[in-house]
Amino acid sequence: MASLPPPFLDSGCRHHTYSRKQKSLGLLCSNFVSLYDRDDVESVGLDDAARRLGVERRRIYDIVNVLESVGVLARKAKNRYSWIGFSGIPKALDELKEEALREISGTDGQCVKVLEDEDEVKLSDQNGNFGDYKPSPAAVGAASSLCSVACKARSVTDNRREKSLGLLTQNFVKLFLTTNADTVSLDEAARLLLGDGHDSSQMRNNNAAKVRRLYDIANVLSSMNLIEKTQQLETRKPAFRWLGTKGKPKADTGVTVAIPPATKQWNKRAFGNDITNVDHKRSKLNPPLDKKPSKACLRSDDLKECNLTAQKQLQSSKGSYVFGPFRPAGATKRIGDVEEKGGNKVQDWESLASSFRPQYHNQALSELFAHYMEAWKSWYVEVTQGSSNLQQPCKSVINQFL
DNA sequence: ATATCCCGCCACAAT
DNA sequence: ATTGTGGCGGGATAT
Repeated sequence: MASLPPPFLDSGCRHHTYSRKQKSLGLLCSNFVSLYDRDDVESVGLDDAARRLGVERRRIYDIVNVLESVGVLARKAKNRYSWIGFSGIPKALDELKEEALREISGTDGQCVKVLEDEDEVKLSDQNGNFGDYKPSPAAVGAASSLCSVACKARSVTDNRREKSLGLLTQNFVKLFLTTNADTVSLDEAARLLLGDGHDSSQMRNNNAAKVRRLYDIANVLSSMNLIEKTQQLETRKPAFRWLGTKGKPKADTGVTVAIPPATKQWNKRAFGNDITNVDHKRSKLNPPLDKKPSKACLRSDDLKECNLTAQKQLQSSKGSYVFGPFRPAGATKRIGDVEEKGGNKVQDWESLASSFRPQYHNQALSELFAHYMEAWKSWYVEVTQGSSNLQQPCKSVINQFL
C-alpha cells in the first residue's frame, strides 16, 4: 500500500504554495461523489477510487466511513462498496433517529424524554448574522444514548469500534435528529460524543484528539450539505448547524437534502482546480529547502475530469445558488435563512429538570450529565451577563443542579 | 496565539 | 505471512 511518492518533476506546480485547502476531506468527498454519482455506477472499489482521485487509500477510508454512516454507500465486501447515492440518506437518517430514540428510552428503569423544542435565547445580534446559540438540549439525547453505549461493559474489541469514525458520525448525526436543536457547538459535540466518562482525569488534551475527528466528520458532512459550519454569536466559538432534513420531520418523501452551493466549504474556503492530495512528502524527513513547502504534484493521468467541481465557484450569496455536482431528489433550498424560528420558546426548564431528576445509578451517565450541566452553566452565566432580562425559571432550574 | 485538520505511522483485523 | 482497515496524534496551515 505504501504509496511511493514520485514528487519529482512537475513543472506545473513549481512554485505553488502548498495549500491544504485543496486537499481537504471535504473537497475530496465532493470529488468522490461527483465521480460516482451516476446512473451507471453501482459498485465502488476503494483502490479504484484512490487511484482516480489521486489520494492515498487511507483518505478513502475516511470519507467512505462517514458516507456509509449516512447511507450513501454500503459495504459490500472487502475493498468494495455499493453506491447508493443521495437517495439513501433519508432512510439512513430515519433509521438513525429510530435507533437513537430506542437507545434513549432503552436504559431499563428510567426513560429520558426527549424534550420538545424549548429554550433558545436570542442574544443581541451584532451583525444580524447568527441568530442564536444555546447549549442545545441535544445533550439530552446524546447523553443518554452515549451512556447506553458507554455503560455496557465493552470488550476491548468493541472499544475500537466505539471510536470509529463511522460510529462517531452516527452519534454526531443523532445529536441533531433527536432534538430540535439544529445547532451544536464544537465543544459540546466533542464532549458528548465518545464517552469522556473516564474519571475526571486525563481527558484534558484528550479532548483535542476528539475534536480532530469531529473536524474530519464535519468536513465531509458539510460537503454533503447535511450540516453547515457556524459559530456561536458573540463567543464566536465554532458550531454546527444541521441542514439535512428539510422542513418535514420524517416520512421519506418529506425528507430532502438541502443542496446549497456544494463548493463552498464552510463559510469560504477556496477551491483548488485539481484533485486532492497525492503525496508531496511533507517536511519531516526532508525539510523543505526554504520556507516554501514542497510542491504538491498531482498525478495528471486520470484525474482530469474531476475538475467540474471547480466550476461551481458560484459564490451565491443569498437568493440564488446552484446545485452541486450531485442532483438531489427534491432539492429544497435553505440558504438565505439568516433568521429562523423567530418564535419564542416556552421555557420548559421545569420539565427539563424533572426529566432529569431521576438520578442515574449509573456512574458514567451522571458524570456525563454533570459535564453537560457544567457547560450549560457557563453558557448561562455568559448569557445572563449579556442580557440581564432572562427568564427566571432558568436560574432556579440550573441551581438545582449546581 | 488559536482553530483547523492533513498526513501517514503502525496496531489490529481479515485473508 | 500478507493485505486491508482505520485509530491516532504530530505538527503544518489557516485565521
